[in-house]
Amino acid sequence: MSRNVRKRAARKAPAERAAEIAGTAREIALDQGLGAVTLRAVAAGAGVTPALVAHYAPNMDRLIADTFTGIVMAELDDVLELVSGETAASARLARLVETLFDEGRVDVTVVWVESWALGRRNTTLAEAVRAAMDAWQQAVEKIVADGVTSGEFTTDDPAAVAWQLIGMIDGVNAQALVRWGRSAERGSLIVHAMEATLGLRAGTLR
Amino acid sequence: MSRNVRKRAARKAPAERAAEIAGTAREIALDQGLGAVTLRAVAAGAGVTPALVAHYAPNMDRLIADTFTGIVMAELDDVLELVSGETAASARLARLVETLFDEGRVDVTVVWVESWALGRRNTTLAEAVRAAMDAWQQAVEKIVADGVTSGEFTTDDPAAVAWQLIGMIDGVNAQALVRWGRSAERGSLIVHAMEATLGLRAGTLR
DNA sequence: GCCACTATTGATCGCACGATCAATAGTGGC
DNA sequence: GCCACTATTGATCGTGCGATCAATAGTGGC
Repeated sequence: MSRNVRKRAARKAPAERAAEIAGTAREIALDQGLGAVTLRAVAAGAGVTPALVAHYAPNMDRLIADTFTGIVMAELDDVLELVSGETAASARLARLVETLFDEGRVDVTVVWVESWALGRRNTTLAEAVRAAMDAWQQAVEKIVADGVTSGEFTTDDPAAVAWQLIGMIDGVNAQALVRWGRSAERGSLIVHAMEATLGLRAGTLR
Repeated sequence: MSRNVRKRAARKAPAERAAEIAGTAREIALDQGLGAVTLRAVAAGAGVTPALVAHYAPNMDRLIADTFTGIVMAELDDVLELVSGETAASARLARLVETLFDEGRVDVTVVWVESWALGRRNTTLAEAVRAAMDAWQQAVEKIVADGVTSGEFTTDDPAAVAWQLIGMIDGVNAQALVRWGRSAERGSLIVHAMEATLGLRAGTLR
């Protein structure tokens, strides 16, 4: 119980310390939200002085934006990895949706929602948010376009459909943040809506 | 140009002053977001000292929550009023969706999004958000249920469908906050998804 | 016309934030 | 083993926040 107050942080290589700080910022963002990523909070989490955090991050807006990007893009990678197991576009999309509606994803949803709000005053973050949204949209658009090519899906505007799918998923997830419960219908209903959007027979997407 | 510094606020009846403060808070929320509704900002906007705002509001969490509720419930009333002109459930739903996708609604969308984020640290607001969401859901559920009764819609869970519709609309609107443009497809695509959810032929909802 | 009542204020507290900078203390290379 | 280099710190500034409270100044009722 004697280690409440840390004496002095061990000297580390800059790269290592930087990674450590980024990691701490990430943890805080995931379990307390992006808004909790503060100079002092990150410092405390990393067992270091606020000054040191400031030394490694050009400014907090940047650190927050980078933390956001790190979390959200890592998730995109994960999902794409998971999805890559399937060959058919409809199967890939089904896996993607299934994953995005998984329970344990609340933390990332919070990050998204907060990014939309914070982005209105943190332009650095706003830019990162736009970039991340574009990346997600492109990934989904690719699946949709592949499905169109293979004859699985029917639409004349894969880009717009991708935006729509993402919006629907985010919206329903965000809603679940505040008013949770009803996760059962949540999944099946939205899948049905998506099938319609893609010109599919009911049940095709799982 | 001489009125930069206000000498002293005219003495007013408590009810009038309270209304004035609430109105100022509302204006600030609508054009700078809920997060900008601050003791000092409201005071400045109302031409009054922070202490006076504090005198009328029990605390800021309450004022913010009340401001949120005021904005969001007023919008619900407006929309219901507008929709009441139609008799058929499908026509009412069509009007509702059309209205919610209108351009000038960005400000209210910002309030919603910010409420989801702020609600995680302001429990008073969180409660207000849940209440408002329930109110909206019930309103939509009523339309859906009416449609089912009249044979216009087909679903065995109007409540879940209502949640879904609201989620989709909010999601797509929130997305438009950051990544705007493509408002054209936005409307028609989501309407198509909704038609599918309600077992309607394409085009029924406008 | 006066005065009790009360709307309004000024001053001030404590807190958390981002940021800066000179001083300090480890350590790798010689 | 020493020392130059630099990772780390402590102290501190300025800002904005919510909140409190005694003092002040309008005004409605008599």
